Amino acid sequence: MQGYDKYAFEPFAVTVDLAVLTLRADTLHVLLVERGQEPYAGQWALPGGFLLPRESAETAARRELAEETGLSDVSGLHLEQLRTYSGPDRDPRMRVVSVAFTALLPDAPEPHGGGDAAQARWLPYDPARPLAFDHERILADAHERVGGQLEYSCLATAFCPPEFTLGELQNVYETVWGVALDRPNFRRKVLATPDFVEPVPGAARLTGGRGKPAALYRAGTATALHPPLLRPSREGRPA
Amino acid sequence: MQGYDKYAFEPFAVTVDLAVLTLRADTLHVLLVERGQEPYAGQWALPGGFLLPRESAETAARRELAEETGLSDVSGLHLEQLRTYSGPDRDPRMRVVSVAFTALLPDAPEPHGGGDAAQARWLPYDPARPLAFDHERILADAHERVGGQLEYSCLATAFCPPEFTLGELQNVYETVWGVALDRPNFRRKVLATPDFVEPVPGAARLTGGRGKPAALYRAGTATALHPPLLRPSREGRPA
DNA sequence: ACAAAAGTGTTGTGTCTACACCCATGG
DNA sequence: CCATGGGTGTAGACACAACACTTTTGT
Repeated sequence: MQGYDKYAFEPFAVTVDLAVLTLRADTLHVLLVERGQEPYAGQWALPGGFLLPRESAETAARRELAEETGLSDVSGLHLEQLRTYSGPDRDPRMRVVSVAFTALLPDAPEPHGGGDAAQARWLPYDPARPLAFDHERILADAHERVGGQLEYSCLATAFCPPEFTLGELQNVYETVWGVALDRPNFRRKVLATPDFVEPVPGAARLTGGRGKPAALYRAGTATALHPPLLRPSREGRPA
Repeated sequence: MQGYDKYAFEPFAVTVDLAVLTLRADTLHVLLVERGQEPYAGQWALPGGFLLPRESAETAARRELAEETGLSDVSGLHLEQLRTYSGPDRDPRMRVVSVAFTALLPDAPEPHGGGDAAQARWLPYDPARPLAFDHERILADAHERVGGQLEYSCLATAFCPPEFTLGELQNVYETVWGVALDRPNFRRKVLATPDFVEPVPGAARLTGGRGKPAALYRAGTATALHPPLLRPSREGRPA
């Protein structure tokens, strides 16, 4: 590390890109913006933007998240650094190094679509949807990471509203992993983990209109899941 | 993302920092360099350096690793992106965003100490050792990450030479986690995981001078560990 | 003979899976 | 009364921790 001359090299730009995931109608959705200008004008892309001169990547990501979703209180939301993408040809205009983040949201207010994007929308997660730049790759990495995190962290509650039923929590796992889980076993597993969830006394809610009203729970104080809740059939278990 | 004017903002510098870990004499060691100039002159720091104009962070990390360790064949080594550190005051000279990597080495040749560093050395891992910049934090994050990876990946073999005994492999876990493991159970666990290790037919080696010669194994083709090998006593299991 | 390290066996405890079954509500 | 979703119980399979025991080497 020498580099006293700030302008010795071609300058690097540093941006953040956000993979914002939510659940709408039991389907995984992603926040995407339609690009207003070249390159990739008219294409869908992950929201993001440049770091301001005295911002950390985390701060920039939270600011962008607030701007793009129009949420007032973005302070409590789960935001996590995914990884950094630094291929020299990511952006045809100049050298851009991008720090990617994943954000998990419970409810899904329609985004404002402000800023330099033509529009911002929630679209169903589809690994085959073409995106601008290397955003397909980033989104796939985010999905894989979130799926893995569900196994050994209490992250699933970040997809749920403040009070939720165990069925809704199970839906998070089933939707993200794309598998069906056994309800009795899931229930026991969650309740057996200390401080994963805590019951809301007396409260209940009708979920699908029909059926028995379900008890409500709040996210507990636990952050890690020991032992983990492994997703089945990753070819690990032979008959 | 607008930013057509490359020089609109104060320029960012992008660097890589490496947390290079190895095992020497059953102790975790880190590759550190002594800084030759201000700031932090004379202090220990993680090796690293600037991205060249057309280098990805991964390429730069591998290049720096080769330069600092003096290893000829650095292509097969385990190198993994840790996370990116972007606090606005990380470096007093200018705005530096650093992509940190962890590298795991089996044997430990003495480093060359070339480049702009006063010297490069293997030093025992010590979370309390003061380091330049925010490198203490980076190193702690790397240790935590590697410890976690051992649980559900086959990463441990990256610390071992091409042929190793199960005792040596167990030493990796015990050294990184700082706990003792039951040898019979560890052995069964490893051998029960398909393709974690494969035996070298007929080969054996004396480990500590005394004792029965141990059979030799090679790293297998597996990359994930299902089910995981959880480290004990993380306050998860009561009595 | 003894110490040290590798390797095998066994047994109890716990956890997970897979189901069968009951409860409450809307149509 | 039936469909739908919430919630409880239970038996077999499996995995794991703990520890006793045997084997092979060096001193």
